[in-house]
Amino acid sequence: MSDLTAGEPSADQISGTGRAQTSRVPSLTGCPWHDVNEMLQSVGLRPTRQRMALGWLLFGKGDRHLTAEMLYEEAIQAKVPVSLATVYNTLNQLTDVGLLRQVSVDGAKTYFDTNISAHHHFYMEGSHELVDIPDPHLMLQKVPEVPEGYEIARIDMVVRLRKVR
Amino acid sequence: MSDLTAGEPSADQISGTGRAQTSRVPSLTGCPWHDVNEMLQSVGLRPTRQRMALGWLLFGKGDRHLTAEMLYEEAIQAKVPVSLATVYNTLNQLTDVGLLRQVSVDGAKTYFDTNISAHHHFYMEGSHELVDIPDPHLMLQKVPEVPEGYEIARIDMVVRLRKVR
DNA sequence: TTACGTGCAAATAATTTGCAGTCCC
DNA sequence: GGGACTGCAAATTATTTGCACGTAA
Repeated sequence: MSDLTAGEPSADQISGTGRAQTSRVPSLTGCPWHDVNEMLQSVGLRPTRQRMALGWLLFGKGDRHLTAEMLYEEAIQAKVPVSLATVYNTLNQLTDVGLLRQVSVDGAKTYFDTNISAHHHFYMEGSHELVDIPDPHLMLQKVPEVPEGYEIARIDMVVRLRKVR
Repeated sequence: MSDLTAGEPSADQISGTGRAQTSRVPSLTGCPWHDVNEMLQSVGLRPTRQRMALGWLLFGKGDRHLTAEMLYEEAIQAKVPVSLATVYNTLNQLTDVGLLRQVSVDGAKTYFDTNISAHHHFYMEGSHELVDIPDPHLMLQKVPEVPEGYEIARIDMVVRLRKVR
C-alpha cells in the first residue's frame, strides 16, 4: 500500500518522512470544500453532506488522531447532524481506500490517523493521547529477517511515554 | 518496570535480547508445579487451583502469545474447570505484577505475551498470529527526542507481515 | 429513477463487575 | 475464621449490522 512493500526495505524506507501530505487529493486548492469533495470523488465515494462535514473535520487542520467517538463529538459540537454509526462507517470507508490509517495502541478504542505516510507514534500513557513522532530520522538500523514466503506490509512503532514524576 | 526507563536509552537497550527468560521466578527448578507456585507467591498471589493451572499452561512451554479466549479454550481442553471471567482476571493480575505483557495489535482482541523482556513482534495479517522477532539485533539506530517532562515507558514495535502472493 | 447513504435500534464481541458461595492461610 | 478468590450472570464499552427511509447522480 506504500513504499514499505519491498522484501528488503532499507532503513530509509522504514523511517518516517517528517512532513506528510495530509491527503491524496489530486490537487490541493486550499478550499476545504473543494478539496474534500475531490478527495471523496477520487476514491469513488459520494460527497454526501455528512461525509463532506466529517472530511472537513478530519482533514481541515493538519494531522490528527481521532477515535470514532471523538469525531462524533466534534461533529455534534459543529452542529453537523450525523449518527455515530455513520461516523464509524465513514472512518472505515476512508481507511479502506487508504485515506486514513488505523492505529491500535491500547486494545480498547481504535485511533484513526489522518497522516498516511510511514511514520511512528508517541503514546501518552496518562492522557491516552497519540502524537506523530516529529523526528524524521527515527529509523531502524536493521530490518529483521522476514520469514520465507512473507513480506512486510507495514511497521508500526509506538513509543509509550509516561510523565516523569 | 524494565531497563527502558532511562531518558536516553541506548539502541542496545531498545533492542530485543534474543533469548528471554520466561519468567521472574526466583529460581527455576524445572518442576512446573513448584515453579508456578513460587512465581505466584513471589508476587503475592495465592496459588489457587485455577491460577496454578493457568500458570502452568502459560509458562509451561516457552514463550507464548495468547488471548483470554485462547487460554480459556486450552484450560477447558485440559479439563481444568475455570471460568472465562477468572481467565481474564488472572491474565490482568499477572500483567499488573509484570509477569505478562499485553500486546495490542489489531484493535479487537488483546494478546498476552509470556516473554516480558524487551523485544518486538511479527504479526501475520492473514492468520492473526503473533510471533517474537527472533533477530536479536533488530534495533533502533536513533531514539526519538522525547518531549520535556516525559520518559519512555516502553517501545512497542509490530512488523506486519503478509503472505507473498 | 435508483443504487448508494444514512439513522436508528438491535445485535455482536470483548471485557469487566457485582455478589453469593468457596477455598487458602 | 476471615479475607482472598471464583463463578455466574448481568453490565459496560466499542463497534457492526439490518432495514426503512432519504438523497445524489
